[in-house]
Amino acid sequence: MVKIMEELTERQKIILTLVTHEHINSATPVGSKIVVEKFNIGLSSATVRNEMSALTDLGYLRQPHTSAGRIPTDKGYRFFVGRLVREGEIPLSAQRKISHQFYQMRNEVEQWARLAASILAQQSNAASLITAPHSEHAKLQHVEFISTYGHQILMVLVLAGGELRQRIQNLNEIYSQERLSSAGHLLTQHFKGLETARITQKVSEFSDLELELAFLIGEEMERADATLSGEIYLDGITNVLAEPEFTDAGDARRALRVLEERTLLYDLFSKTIMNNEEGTVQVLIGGEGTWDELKQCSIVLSKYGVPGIAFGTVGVLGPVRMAYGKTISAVRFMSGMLSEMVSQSHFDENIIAPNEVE
Amino acid sequence: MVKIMEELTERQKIILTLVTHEHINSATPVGSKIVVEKFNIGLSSATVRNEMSALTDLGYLRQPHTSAGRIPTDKGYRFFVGRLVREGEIPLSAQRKISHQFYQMRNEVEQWARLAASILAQQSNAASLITAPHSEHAKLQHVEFISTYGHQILMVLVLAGGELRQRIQNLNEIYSQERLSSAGHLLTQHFKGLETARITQKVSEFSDLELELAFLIGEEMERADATLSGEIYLDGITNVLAEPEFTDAGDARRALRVLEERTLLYDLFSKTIMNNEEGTVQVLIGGEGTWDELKQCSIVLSKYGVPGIAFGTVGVLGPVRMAYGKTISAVRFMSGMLSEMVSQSHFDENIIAPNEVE
DNA sequence: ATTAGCACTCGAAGCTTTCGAGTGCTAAAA
DNA sequence: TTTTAGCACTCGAAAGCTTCGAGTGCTAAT
Repeated sequence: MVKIMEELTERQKIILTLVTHEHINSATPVGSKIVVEKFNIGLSSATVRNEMSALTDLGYLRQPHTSAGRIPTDKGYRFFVGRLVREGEIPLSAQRKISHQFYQMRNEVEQWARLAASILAQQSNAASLITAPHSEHAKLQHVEFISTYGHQILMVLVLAGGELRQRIQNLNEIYSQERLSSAGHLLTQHFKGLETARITQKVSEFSDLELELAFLIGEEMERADATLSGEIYLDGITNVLAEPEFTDAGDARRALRVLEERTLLYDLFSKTIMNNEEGTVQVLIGGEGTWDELKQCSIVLSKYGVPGIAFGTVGVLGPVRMAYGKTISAVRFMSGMLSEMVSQSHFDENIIAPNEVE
Repeated sequence: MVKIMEELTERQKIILTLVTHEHINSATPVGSKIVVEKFNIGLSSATVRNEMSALTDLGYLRQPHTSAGRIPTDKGYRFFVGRLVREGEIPLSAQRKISHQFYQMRNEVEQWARLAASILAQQSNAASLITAPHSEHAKLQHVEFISTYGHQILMVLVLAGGELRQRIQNLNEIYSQERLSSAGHLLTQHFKGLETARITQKVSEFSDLELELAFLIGEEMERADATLSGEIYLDGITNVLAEPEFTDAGDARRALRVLEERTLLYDLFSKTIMNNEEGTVQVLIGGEGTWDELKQCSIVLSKYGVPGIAFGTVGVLGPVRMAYGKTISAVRFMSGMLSEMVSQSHFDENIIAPNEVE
């Protein structure tokens, strides 16, 4: 009953790859003649035509209209991406340059995501999306309470991973800074290294001001856990607009709306990349049937970070007709780069730049 | 020698206003007939025609081509905006709703800018740009040092205004958390309420670890002062793409590039709004001769904040043909809203929500 | 199985025509 | 002197037409 697995011949695979490759470069439908001419394949255009016809029947290619060349379908693109092996790596010299830039900023965690977004947008010639590193299960590292005015205090939580959370709160009594500091000290001692659940359990061990503050900590930790990732840094939006498929303002708008609609992006992140291992690069072509808004776009995504410490997301959004090889390389590299930064920022005690030891 | 001041007659002013108004709505050139028909002005089309011709000579209107209606020049728009008196205010009910949303988030300073951007984009149907409140001359409120791993510490500065700055640093010795905390305590006592200059002066009063840390504080304060404003929150970019003047992908791209180019925006902010009083709304039409990149766009800008505490910027970017009345109202409202939030966040000791007193 | 050859298709690009909104001018009316 | 009716004129937008050629599918020969 099962039909013989619809398998492509080697020749068909080659032709499909060539057509896809050519279309990605030219942005126009690819005809049989062009395939024969550009790549000195030992076949006539007629033969190629037949194969292309077969590929069309199999759903890998399609014709925009009768008398035009072929362009890959989403299925065709997926095949192409599947066969893609290491291509278009960023040259080593550029890698070193980028690496250097990051090390320049190793003290400014907040800036990493922005820098990464900027570089990635440039490397991929598309829009980049990056989330700053964020703990899966936040662990408290330090807590501090600062009196601002009257009843009002500022609570600063430092989470493992260097993430900072702040909150302004009014208490029902006025406390001195000394009192607040000692409470912060005590609570830090008790809660250090603990996750949300353990902290909320222990809240009741305290009384007075400490009780109130402990409760606040618990609340804020819960929020930290609930936040998928604080902020999505975008860059290179205009790169996407330059692509010929978005000359129509309507299409362009639909594509960019995706980038503005945070909920969609979060959904995307959680449904695709968050279950994966860090370092794996995932390619989502044309919304993959799930996301209608992304019909015209492809997304290359990867998760970065260090298990148990913090994770973030690196991604690129571009037209379906995207330079997958280059983009995948760029995303993979950036993912690695950021993972390294996160890792070094928390484990490596030995990176003391000479000029800081004065 | 001085020519009689080129003054518009009252009738010309009316016609110019009507033409501008109509063009803003229709997005097409406006003919004499339309003016007569739509607004029951007691004149014939021929008379209007003559006046429009005069307005064209005076540089307030122009014709895209010979046999077309008129559209306002930048000069015409400026006149229009100048005469605009309170129009298209946000309805009170909506104002209250928005106000409520902000008070819901009064504890999450970081979120204000994002919320404001989102609301403003929606209200103005254009792109909104907002910077978070930022001190002009940062005053230190509190400093804390947290040991992370080995030589590495995390410094957290709390500035007057609630702004947080963090920095990771390696010291050349390992210090206990106790030692770091006491140093933080001491330095907070000495530096509290001081501005950058005073702090850097006093650095040399310390020795040992304290000297090193004081130096770090000074450095970071300098950075805080140098930062014009941390982050520009954008929203509603796609609104701009929907405007007919940006159907051409090239134009759209040029306009959006402006939004991506932070340096340009900072330049804009510092050159226009930063010298103004808070609350004043400024309108920049077609780049006003200074910014070529903005030829196609207008920007409505305002500064918000509390003198001596912190300032930020509220703005809207749209096509030159923009609903100025509505936009100006929206920007003014949002500016006031944010000023209020900043103010309350720092002075008002009496806003204790009942459910927080438990 | 491959290929040369050929009739056929159909969109893109260029050209022409039509249509009408809007103008400027002139001469009459107010 | 100001306003208005009237009219010839202009010129872009839209619609229709033609041309061009890339690319196809099919068939018959290799």
